[in-house]
Amino acid sequence: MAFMARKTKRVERRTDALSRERIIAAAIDILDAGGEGALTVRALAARLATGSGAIYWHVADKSELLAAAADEVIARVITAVAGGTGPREAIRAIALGIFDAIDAHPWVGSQLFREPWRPATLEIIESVSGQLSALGGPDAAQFNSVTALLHYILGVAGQNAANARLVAPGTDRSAFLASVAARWRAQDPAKYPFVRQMAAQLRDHDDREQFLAGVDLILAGIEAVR
Amino acid sequence: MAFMARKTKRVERRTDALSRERIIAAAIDILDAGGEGALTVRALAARLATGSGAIYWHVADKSELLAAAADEVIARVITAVAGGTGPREAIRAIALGIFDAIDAHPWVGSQLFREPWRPATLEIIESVSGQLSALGGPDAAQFNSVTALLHYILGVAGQNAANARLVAPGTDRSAFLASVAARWRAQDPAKYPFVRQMAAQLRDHDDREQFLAGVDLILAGIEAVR
DNA sequence: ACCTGAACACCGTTCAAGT
DNA sequence: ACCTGAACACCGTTCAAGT
Repeated sequence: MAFMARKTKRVERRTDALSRERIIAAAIDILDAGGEGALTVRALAARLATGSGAIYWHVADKSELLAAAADEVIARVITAVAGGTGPREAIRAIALGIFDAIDAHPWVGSQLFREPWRPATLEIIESVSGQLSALGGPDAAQFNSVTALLHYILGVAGQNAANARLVAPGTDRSAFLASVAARWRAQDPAKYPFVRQMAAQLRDHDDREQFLAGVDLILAGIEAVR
Repeated sequence: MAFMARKTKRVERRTDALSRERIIAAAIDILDAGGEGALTVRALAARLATGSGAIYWHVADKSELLAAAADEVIARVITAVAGGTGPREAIRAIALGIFDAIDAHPWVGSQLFREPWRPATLEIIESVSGQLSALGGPDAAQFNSVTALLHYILGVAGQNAANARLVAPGTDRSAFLASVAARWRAQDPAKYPFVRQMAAQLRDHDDREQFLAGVDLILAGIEAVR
């Protein structure tokens, strides 16, 4: 018994040892719970029951840590959506997977813009372009198609990340959209007539469905141009 | 003569008085010259030959200042591209205007994500949706079209803003794209075959033209769905 | 090899004190 | 009304010192 307890404790000690993986996991927890502003090296060290300096033994700096955390989240998404359907459906599934991941981890949205050679970006490009190549067409058209889809997805991701910064963590999207709609409606009708008209649709829409409508729009364009 | 000199000096004094406009103009100068990281309240105060606290008499905080600076840049773009061509051409002109503005002021790209009720965002939405409504179609389809175009534009803007942060201010885009292409080509062929294939196109392409190709792709989709 | 935590060089923001 | 600038409460990062 005493022996087992000691052994268990030793194993726990080993588990408790600092590592790049544990640091990234703790960072993800903090980011999910409190948003981008909550992740400080001091907060991270406190949660890991260590000193701030210890973090830097395993991770170059804070920005690399954020990028690595985003890579981790996106890698899970891409692995999860590896389905055996047709290219159109696969692209929709990838896009939705990213959308949902950013809904759950809004801070990932802003990380997707950093360094276009990070795994997070490469995984998205690779999976989208793999599916698009199945649709056929000349190389130049495919390149345009991939980047159009990618930038649309990044645009929505970045917007959702920014929106999350404006509300308390955990607030649902539709409540926020209603408040944006109210502000749109309050604008000067002479200056922003179309924006005011769009306010009603913004309030009532499901932005997840609408995101997918945008993907479909681009896919329709890809097929029209091909 | 002496009287004139005194009068001139007094006028200069008046011009030198701190104001929201002068602060925003100075902020734009600093941001353009040194990027987002160069704008600190201390640097701004030094350039305006005043104390840090004085800034806060005219501007709520640094984030509002950044947003106001972006509003200013975007307002100029929208005013400048007010042409009398057809809706398709007008949308291309608006999109290109924004692209070029962000090329000249990369920091604007990240500001476009903040608060979807800021003038910068409203002006873009208003001008794009005004042109799209000329193309006709049901309201719901128009809403999808506007947001698809907007998010694509925001995606490119955000990416260019982030890229600018990676290089010394003033570096041209094509040199940076070549370095990204080199990194793509260096990836594991088993893991990222499509990314590696795309590297050559990334190196050789003109990203301004390609941005426009994406706009055309979405416009084609809008017409196909309509 | 890995961890500690005080120290450093910065931030944005506030506010009593001035004019 | 507007400006000053020291002070405050934070940051990320470093590094001598420990184990």
